[in-house]
Amino acid sequence: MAKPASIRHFILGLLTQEPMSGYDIKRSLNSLNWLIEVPSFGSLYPALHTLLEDGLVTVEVVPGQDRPPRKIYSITEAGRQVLQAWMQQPVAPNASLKAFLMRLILAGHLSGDGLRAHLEGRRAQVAAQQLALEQTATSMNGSTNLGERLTLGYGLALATAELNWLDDTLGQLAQPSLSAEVARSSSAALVV
Amino acid sequence: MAKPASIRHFILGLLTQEPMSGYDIKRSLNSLNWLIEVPSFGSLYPALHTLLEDGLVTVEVVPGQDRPPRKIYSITEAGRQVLQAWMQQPVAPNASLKAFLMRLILAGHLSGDGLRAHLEGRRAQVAAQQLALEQTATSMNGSTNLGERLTLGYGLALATAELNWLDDTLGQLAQPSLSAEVARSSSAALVV
DNA sequence: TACCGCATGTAAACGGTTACATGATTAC
DNA sequence: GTAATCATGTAACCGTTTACATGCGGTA
Repeated sequence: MAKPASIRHFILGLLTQEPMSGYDIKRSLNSLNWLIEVPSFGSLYPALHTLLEDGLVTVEVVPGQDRPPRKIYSITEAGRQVLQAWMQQPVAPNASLKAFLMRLILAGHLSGDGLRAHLEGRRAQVAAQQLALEQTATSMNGSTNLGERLTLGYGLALATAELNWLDDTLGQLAQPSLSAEVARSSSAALVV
Repeated sequence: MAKPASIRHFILGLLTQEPMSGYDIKRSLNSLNWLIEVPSFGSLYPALHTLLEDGLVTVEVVPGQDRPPRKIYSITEAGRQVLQAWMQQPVAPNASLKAFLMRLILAGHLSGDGLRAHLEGRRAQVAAQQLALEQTATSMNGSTNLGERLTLGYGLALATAELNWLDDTLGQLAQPSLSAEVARSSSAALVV
């Protein structure tokens, strides 16, 4: 099954919040399963195994009384370094939404500047796409078919909404209240 | 690999608009490459080969003068039937955004009722997700970490925007002007 | 000369899902 | 008694991307 790649970093990030079992990881993500496609156990467990092999996590088997025994994974120092390196490299210009969201979920592990950079990077990408959609929308001379027109409108509506959210959030980050929390959050977990 | 979005059906749908080569298909999709992940040639060409084997499309090799020869694919009657069956079955409740968008792009091949049903089905799914996000947002007692809060807000903003667009579009469909166009569009291509 | 756009194609690797197996405990 | 939740794991399969190969014509 080769080596799972991107999901491994994400798991690493989740483990910085607290040591967890594979089952826990899946459960903690379920509320966001519309945004992120929650990985199946068939990819989750093997990923944990390879992380363990690579020394990026450690296990502790906790024999639950009257429950099945659970394997609690904790991130190691080596794992923190790998995670840090991954978080610092910017998302590829044509990356999927998921790549953006994984880092957003782990936002607590970014410095204030890191979070701002992440949101601004996304902002640039969405703005570019919005522009591209607008251009194709104006350049199509009415004769284009219904489906394409609807889809273009859909894309524009979502891009605009996302830009609004990004601007809102970036604005809040400029205010002291949220900034303070960013500082607290990142110092509590992983200082970048 | 994500969820099987069945690129074959989508290609079939695009070919109803006009006969095209594999290269054309890719080019025609490029303007939407933010919404749909445009399939690579490595999946596009083999898909066309299997469609040809199954008799759902036909080829005509057009030797371009001073250009490389092009293979123009046309959908067959059998292909139309397969496409029709696919378009009529509703999208799975946990399907990806791509599954919704593929059918939206091919909206011209849906009857007026089919398009409305498609949008209403999506509406129900997004509304359900919005509700779920709101519930987790209210049930988290302030102590939840920054990343999760941001992601929740992001999801809610996008879900709300999508619901607005869906309601807008459904409202327009109720008006005669657009409805007439749906009728024209579907009769011109594939009567469902 | 070298590279880009056009145009088609193939093989290997990849990153995942599905389906299955196991087994204990609680709830209807 | 049987279904559901908890909990871990494996193997087969799947659709797709990546990287490569080919070749022609225009352009910097």
